[in-house]
Amino acid sequence: MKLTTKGRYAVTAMLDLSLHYGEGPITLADIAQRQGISLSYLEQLFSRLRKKSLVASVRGPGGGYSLGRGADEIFVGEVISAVDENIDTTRCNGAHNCQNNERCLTHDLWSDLSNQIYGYLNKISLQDLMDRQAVREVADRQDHPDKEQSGLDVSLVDGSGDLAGA
Amino acid sequence: MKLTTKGRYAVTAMLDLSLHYGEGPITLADIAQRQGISLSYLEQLFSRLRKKSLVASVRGPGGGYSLGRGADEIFVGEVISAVDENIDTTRCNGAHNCQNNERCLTHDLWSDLSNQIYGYLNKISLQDLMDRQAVREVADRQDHPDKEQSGLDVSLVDGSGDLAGA
DNA sequence: ACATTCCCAAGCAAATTAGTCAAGATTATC
DNA sequence: GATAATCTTGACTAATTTGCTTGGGAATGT
Repeated sequence: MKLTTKGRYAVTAMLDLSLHYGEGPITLADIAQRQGISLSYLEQLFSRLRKKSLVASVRGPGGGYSLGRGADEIFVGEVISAVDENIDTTRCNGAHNCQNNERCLTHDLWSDLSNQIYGYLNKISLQDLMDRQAVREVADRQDHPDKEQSGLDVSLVDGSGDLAGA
Repeated sequence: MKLTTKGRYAVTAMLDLSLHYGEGPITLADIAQRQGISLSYLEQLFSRLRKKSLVASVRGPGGGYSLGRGADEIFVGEVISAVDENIDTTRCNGAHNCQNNERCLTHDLWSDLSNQIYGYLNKISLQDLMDRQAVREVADRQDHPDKEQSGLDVSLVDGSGDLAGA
């Protein structure tokens, strides 16, 4: 499993898409400008997102991308999985022959750990992210670049999303 | 945050060290052979582990490495942090100027997410890993390469370590 | 027709990973 | 004290990944 800027870009773009839901298809050019991501890089990421049906596309003028499902049905883990193609880069690669044709010491540990973390990430939907105050503030600034913003700095993580559980 | 083979190697090596606790200092050459990791690569990893006091070293013949603390006081998250130096590779880098000198849309999301996952990994100690059945089986095979092993394939993750909590 | 948009593939610089190689420093043992 | 085992350090390298550019298409609303 990987958790790098690549996945971050993808989630950021998907969140941008969610925030502008209802405005018709959103062009990648818009997202690129708002989020400061290279247009061509976005195209590559969205190519993968589309293959996983996380986004739907409309070609031609007035076209663009929209969410493939409701924002409450798309989860952060899915988005990351979609763009990070090799989920598991063990030498084992699913088989149990990592070391001398036998299972290595931490084989199952890592695959299970990966699954656990994805399980966590798959509980956070784009809707959850949108509901957070700080996200809305930033989104508002991005939509209205002229206005001055308040200096509020609210954490995005509250108790309900705690990884450790209740 | 990153979760790659680099951290996996480090945890595997630390686990090997734990499993052979009580046999005096363990040489990197032993670990390299048992776990199938390049000796020189291990040296680099252990250089970092030593700087974080996760291992202690003894030079000279009969020397080697031992755990810096008890196996129940060393946590997987620490080991990964020690070898993956740049914990947070946001463009922001802790500051809130990721985009146009302002905070980007998912700034806090990712740093918080990172913290949550580390929080989880920091609950799993090397002792916890050693207590698992499958680990002991593999360790036994590694120590006695001649014997035939049972074909048991027990998952390493049980309910008590569930990421989602109770 | 034409501009706008998605789509796709090749290539590329920088960074990272995984590893090698070579030289030292320390110390137990003979 | 010589020697061998072992840690310690630094430079170097190949393969891979990341983030990005370039250059072309294909579809489609106006």
